[in-house]
Amino acid sequence: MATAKKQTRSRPETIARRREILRAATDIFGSKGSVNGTLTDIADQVGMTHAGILHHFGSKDLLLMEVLTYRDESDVDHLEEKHIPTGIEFFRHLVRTAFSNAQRAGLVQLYAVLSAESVTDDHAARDYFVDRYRNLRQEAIESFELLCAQREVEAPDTVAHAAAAILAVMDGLQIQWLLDPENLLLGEASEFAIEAIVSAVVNPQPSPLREPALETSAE
Amino acid sequence: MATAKKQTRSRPETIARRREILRAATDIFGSKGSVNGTLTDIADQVGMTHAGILHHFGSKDLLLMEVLTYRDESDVDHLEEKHIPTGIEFFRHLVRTAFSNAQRAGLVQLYAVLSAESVTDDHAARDYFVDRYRNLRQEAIESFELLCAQREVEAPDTVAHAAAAILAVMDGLQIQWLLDPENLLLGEASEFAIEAIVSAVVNPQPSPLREPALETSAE
DNA sequence: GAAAACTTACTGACAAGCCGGTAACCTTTC
DNA sequence: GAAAGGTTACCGGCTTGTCAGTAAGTTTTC
Repeated sequence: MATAKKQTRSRPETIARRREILRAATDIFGSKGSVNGTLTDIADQVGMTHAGILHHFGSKDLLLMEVLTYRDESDVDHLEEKHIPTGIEFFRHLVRTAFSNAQRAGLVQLYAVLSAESVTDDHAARDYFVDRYRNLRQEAIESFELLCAQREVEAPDTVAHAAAAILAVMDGLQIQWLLDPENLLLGEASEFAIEAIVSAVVNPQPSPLREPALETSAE
Repeated sequence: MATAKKQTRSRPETIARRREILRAATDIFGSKGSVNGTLTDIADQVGMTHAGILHHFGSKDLLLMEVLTYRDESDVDHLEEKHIPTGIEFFRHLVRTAFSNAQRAGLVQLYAVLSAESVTDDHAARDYFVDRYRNLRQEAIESFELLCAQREVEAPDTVAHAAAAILAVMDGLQIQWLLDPENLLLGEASEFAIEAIVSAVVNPQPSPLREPALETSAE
C-alpha cells in the first residue's frame, strides 16, 4: 500500500501565500473562535475566496491544526531562544513569555479560546491540547526536580500539582487579561504567581489555611 | 403610554418546566459550547421542539444568560453556605469549591468553555464574565487585606496580582482536568496552589527566580 | 357553576441565511 | 502543455427565529 505521493512542487511564492493564510487564520480564530470563525472570513482577509483556502489546506480542521503547529514554531523564534531551558531557567522563560504575551493579544486569544473550546466533545484540536499540557507539565516537573536536586533537598510530592498550577495560572490570567486589560498586568501578575508556586516547592511554608483562625476580637 | 400588561399568571408546572430546560441547556452548552450547542439539542433532551424553548426564553442569547445566573444561584445552595465568607475563610471556601467541582464536571465545563468563549468579539456573555471576575477579584483583595490586618502586617501591593492569580489558577486547572482527568487531581492541585499564593502574600519569601543561578557543577 | 373569553404552552412548517465542501472551469507559470 | 493556483457556481445541511394553529388551562361573567 504505497501511498505514493505525487508531490509535484509548488511555486516559489506559494509558501509565502500559505503563511499569509495562516496568519489570517490565527487572527480570525483568535478573535472569533474556531467554530464561529469561517473560511470566508479568512479568505476575505487575504483577498481570495474560501474555495481558494480549501485548495491550500484541504479542510477547515486541517487548517486549524496547521495554525496551531505554525504558532508553536514561530513562538520559539519570537523569544529568540534556541530551545526551552530546564531548571530555574525554565521558570524564568515562562515569566519572559508572559511579559512578551502582553504584546501579542491575538496569539494569546487564539490559544485561550481554542484550549477551552477543545474540551468540548469531539473537538478537532482536543488531542493536540491534551498532548501539549502533558508535555508542558512534564517539562515543569523535570525542572522542579532539577531545582530541588541543585539545592540538595528532596523533591516533594507536590511537584506534580505545582507543575499543573503554573501552567494553569498563566492560562487563567490570560483570560482575565483579555476580558479586562486595564485591570490586570499580565506580565507582573504571572511573575508573582510563578514565584509563589516555585517558592512553595523549594521552600515550603506551613499552610496559612490550616492555622487556627485568628479572632478579629483578639486585637 | 401605559403598556397595560394583562399579565395572566403562568401555569403552576411551567416553573418546573423552565428549570428542566435550564438544566438541559447547562448540559448542552457545557458539553458542546454555546456556539456549537443548538436549541434543538436542548429541546430533544427535554422532549419538545426548539420552538417551545424559544417560547419560554425568547432567544438563544437570553437562554444563555439565564443559564449563567441560574447556576450562580444553585451554586451557593450546593455548598450549603449562606453567603461567601471573607478573610481566611474565603480561601478555605475556594478550596472546598475546588474539591466539590471535581464531582461536577458538567458545570465546570460550562464555565470553562463559556468564560473562554466570551473573550471573542461581541459574545453574549462577555459583560457577564467581565463583571464576574471584577467582583471575585475584589472579594479576594478584601480577604487578603483583612488577613493582613489580622496579622498586623501591611498588605503588600501584590494583593491585586494574588487575587487575579488565585482565580486564574482555579480556572486553568479546571481546563487541564477536563482534558485529562486521570492526570490531575483538581481539588488537591487547587489547594496546593491557593496555599502557595496566600502564603506568598502573608509571608513573602525572597524570589527564587532572582537568586544567582546555582551551578550544577557546584555539586 | 357552567359557558364564554381569553392565555399559555406548545407543535409543525417554513423562511432566510450561512457554512463547509465539491466540481468544473479559467489562467498563470514552469 | 501540464500542473498549480485560483474563481465561480452550486449543493446539502444545519441554525435561529417567525408564524399560524391547536389543545389545554385559567379567568371572567352571568
